[in-house]
Amino acid sequence: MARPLQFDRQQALDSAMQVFWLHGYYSSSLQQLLDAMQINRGSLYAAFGDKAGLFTEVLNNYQCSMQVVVIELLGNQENPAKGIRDVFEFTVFSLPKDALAMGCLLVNTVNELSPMNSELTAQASEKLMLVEQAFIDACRRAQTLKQMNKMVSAEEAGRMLMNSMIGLRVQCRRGAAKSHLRQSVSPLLNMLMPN
Amino acid sequence: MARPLQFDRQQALDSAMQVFWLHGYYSSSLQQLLDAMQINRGSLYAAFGDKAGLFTEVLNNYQCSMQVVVIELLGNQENPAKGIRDVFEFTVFSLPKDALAMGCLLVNTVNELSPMNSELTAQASEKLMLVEQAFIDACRRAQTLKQMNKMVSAEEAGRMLMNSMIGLRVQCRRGAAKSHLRQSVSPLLNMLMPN
DNA sequence: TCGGTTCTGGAATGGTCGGTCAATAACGAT
DNA sequence: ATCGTTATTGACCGACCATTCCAGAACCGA
Repeated sequence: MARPLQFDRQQALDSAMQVFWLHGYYSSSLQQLLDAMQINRGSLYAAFGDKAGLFTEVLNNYQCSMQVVVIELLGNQENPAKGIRDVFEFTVFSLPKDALAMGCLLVNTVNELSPMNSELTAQASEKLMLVEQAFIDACRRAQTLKQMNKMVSAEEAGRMLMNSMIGLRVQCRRGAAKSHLRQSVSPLLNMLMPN
Repeated sequence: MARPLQFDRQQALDSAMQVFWLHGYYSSSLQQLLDAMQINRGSLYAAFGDKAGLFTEVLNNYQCSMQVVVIELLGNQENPAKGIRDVFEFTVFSLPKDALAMGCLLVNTVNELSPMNSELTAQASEKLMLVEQAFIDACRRAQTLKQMNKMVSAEEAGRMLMNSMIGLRVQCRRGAAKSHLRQSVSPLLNMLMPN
């Protein structure tokens, strides 16, 4: 029995995510966020506490809307090798140029905030480690199904892939050519999973 | 015939580099920089123009003091395979923890500034590409000397290694365990250069 | 229709930002 | 010793920062 929220919370979070994703945490000003979210100062503080609180919710929102897809692809049970390849297609090669150039919000976050904001860094880092674990699990299943050779352990293979993914996302943000990105990772996939 | 500079320019640049390296470009305030450099506001502007000008000089200074070592290691003529391995040892595994956690100034810079400051990004990106080229050249020499197999082209191998290096530096900054870092890259080196 | 509660809009806060400026101090050349 | 040049110093600038606060509007249940 009170006045209901006048804006769509999900939509506002999506808008805020775009701003943070593009500019980073500290370089996103409240004014930019408010403009993008199309809400007023007071509403933001009432709904999200403060800038850090908003960012926390944005990180969770990112996890739901972006990262979950990656983890699901990696969860491919019948064909884990395809799942692994799909992840690289999905997060890098199939993206339009402007989306590519934003990189990965989590990677951007840990890189920007690590020495300054351990709280937010920890949140982003945690989510990244879920992906790493999903990579490792996928590699294990791929080896069981003989889709991946056993030159290296599943753990090593998974970490290598995760590390390459992080590198790719940074290079995306730098604006590297797609052909170069492909060269950076395709051979690795082919060595691990000949086909 | 005038009053000479009262501070050591090189020393001031080194101090500024530490600040930028740790906090990034935008999050390094003039005040922090001045405190670290132990000079006064006016002196900074007289000597370096403005914040961006200082940063440009810091990037060049980084290139001279850090990056040159990497490129030299990669230039190892008699034993390019060793050169490649040495680079990873030098930039990652042999570093003390606190130095590790700063990552790479160039990687940090392109990741922070790409969408906002094309001028400074271009400078950092250019320097990164020198390293990439050095990796590719080293791979080519390694293949010629049969130190590296030819499952993949020298260009692909070089880009893969560069990409892994970037990933490593981000993971360093995130505070990943050294054992995990090793797992992320050693197998790749061993696959390319069995021994 | 009214009361209670919550949301909204915008002004105002104190602090910090990058950058400027004029006065002063320190030097080298003559 | 003096003069011209340049470095240093610290106060100062307007703009913007994240945050707070409050008056008024909007809604709900009764």
